[in-house]
Amino acid sequence: MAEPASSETALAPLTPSRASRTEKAILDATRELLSESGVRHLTVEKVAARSGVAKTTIYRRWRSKDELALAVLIDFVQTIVAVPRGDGVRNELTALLRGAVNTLGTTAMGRVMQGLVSELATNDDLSRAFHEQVVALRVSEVRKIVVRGIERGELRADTDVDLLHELLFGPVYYRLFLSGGALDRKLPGRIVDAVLPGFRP
Amino acid sequence: MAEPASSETALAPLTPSRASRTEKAILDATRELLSESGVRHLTVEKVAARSGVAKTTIYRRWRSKDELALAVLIDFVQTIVAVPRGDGVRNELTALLRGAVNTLGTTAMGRVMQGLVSELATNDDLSRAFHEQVVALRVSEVRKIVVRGIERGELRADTDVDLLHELLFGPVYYRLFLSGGALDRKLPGRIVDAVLPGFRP
DNA sequence: AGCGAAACGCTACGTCCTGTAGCGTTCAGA
DNA sequence: TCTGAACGCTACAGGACGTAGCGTTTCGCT
Repeated sequence: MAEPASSETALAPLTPSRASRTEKAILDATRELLSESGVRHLTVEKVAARSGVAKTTIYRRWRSKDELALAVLIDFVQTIVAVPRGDGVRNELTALLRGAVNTLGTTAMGRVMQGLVSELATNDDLSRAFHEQVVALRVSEVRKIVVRGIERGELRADTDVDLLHELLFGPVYYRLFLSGGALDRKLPGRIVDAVLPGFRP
Repeated sequence: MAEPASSETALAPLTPSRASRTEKAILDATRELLSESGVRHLTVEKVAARSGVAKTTIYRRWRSKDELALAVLIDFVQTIVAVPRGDGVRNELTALLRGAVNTLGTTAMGRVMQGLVSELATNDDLSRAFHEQVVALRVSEVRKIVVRGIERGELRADTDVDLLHELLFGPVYYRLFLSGGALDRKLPGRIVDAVLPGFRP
């Protein structure tokens, strides 16, 4: 290898800088606390204690507790790169939904989301970020699948993408937040099988 | 008028006692504040100020802020007495869903719910109360409709009531909490029309 | 009408958390 | 080795929680 001309080698620096190590420690601790007890009981002092970082260091990076929570969400959703393949609308939608269900069910993402939902109502920045980086992304994925489905004659030409998207993802969050059911492996297929007939020609 | 033999005349006392007036004032103020800025920014001192009641009076009735929020939810859901009639599964389910959509969309209930969702994850009492007094109630309503639908041959005999219930109500909450769409009048019918074909014989 | 009990108002308090200021210390790069 | 950026630490004012004590109002009963 040649000598590194710059230490800023794109996405993955070989030796994480102190700054990035600090940031990771803070975000990790925040994510843990957020999934354990929600925003209500999240305190910057607990984050500082668990991450082994001074409270002032946290406030040097984020101006308030809200911004810190927003950072955690953004840091999280960047890992949801759901890219489904294509052999029929049924399997494509199921794969897309399975990605979300897996992330929400097997990682801390589910509890973090639940911990932040209440904040979405009053925090415009958080709300906008969630809509742009999660909702819009999912809608566009559904749209791609729907377009291919219409071309293949599997779906009606007037299929409402937004509604279909809500019918697919809504039950997942409803179960996660409210009804108390488990996000089992069969759920995505069952939702798709129940919803799809309403959109066939 | 005759002399009132007892002031405790069942459900609606003619002259509300001081205790019930106080309780009403506190719950009203809490509900308002909860719908304005969510649990995060709810403070007992604000509730006291708005309701014109001393802070200590609030703590004499509820042991903590959480219990107060729980009381608001319970007080609210008791007004959701959704009793649909019968002339076809489509109309019955639409009526049931319309009741929920109307309450969530036109009253403060929607914002109160969103303000409490995060708390459901960590507060067992609140979670149990919501499940028993809202979810279970809705499931049983759906079940009644499904049973009649199966008898009339409109639905398959193996219809999954729990899943159907989640498919109907999930999109409503998803729209309310996450996707940011409006709870318009057409929504219930559109959800039912999209979901129902998957359960027909 | 009058009396005892319950409910309420008010003040004061200890505790915890927020967000900021000042200053000394450590680390990374040249 | 030296300089600046990032960090740790202490202290602080402000706000909110939840409690204690005590005086006042209202309710219920006789």
